Amino acid sequence: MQYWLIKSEPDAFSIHDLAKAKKKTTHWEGVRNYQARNFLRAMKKGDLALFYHSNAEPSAVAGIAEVVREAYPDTSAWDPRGEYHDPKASPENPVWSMVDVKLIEIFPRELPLDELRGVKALAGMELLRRGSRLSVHPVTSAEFRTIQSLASKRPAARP
DNA sequence: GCCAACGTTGGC
DNA sequence: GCCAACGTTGGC
Repeated sequence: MQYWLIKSEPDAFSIHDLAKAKKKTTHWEGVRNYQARNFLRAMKKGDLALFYHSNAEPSAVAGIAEVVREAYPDTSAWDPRGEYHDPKASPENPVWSMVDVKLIEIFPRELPLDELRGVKALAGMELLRRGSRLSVHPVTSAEFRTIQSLASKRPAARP
């Protein structure tokens, strides 16, 4: 059992869109970075992922999703009209992968980046690394638990 | 909208 | 295989 973080711009697809989706499940399509793709391929059914809103106001961890289908070809890559089209990809050579994720929980409150930066236990988190852009990456179980407990508490007083 | 950080592309 | 130019991500 592994933990992950997946990013989405809420203007494009938010955790609330996931809540409205059929079976609260979606294809996590459109990942076009090899490192992120390799992480998608490493995901196992039952793994849990933090759902992060990037380019948001504020950018924040919004909830939790579960991997319900392991990696398979991302068909959006060879749709020439689609926004995720990649000319390198075809049904014979899919290049890109996607998984299916299902909503588990929308946090009672979002955890903005700014707040997470102040949490000692999260100091090593990939998300908080300067210049970090990976849209899919692992988080440790300790980080995952820390985020979960923060989400259920009132915000800590800031110094 | 700016721009730093990073990934990709392509000339050589 | 190097690396400059370019494109993208994403915080601010």
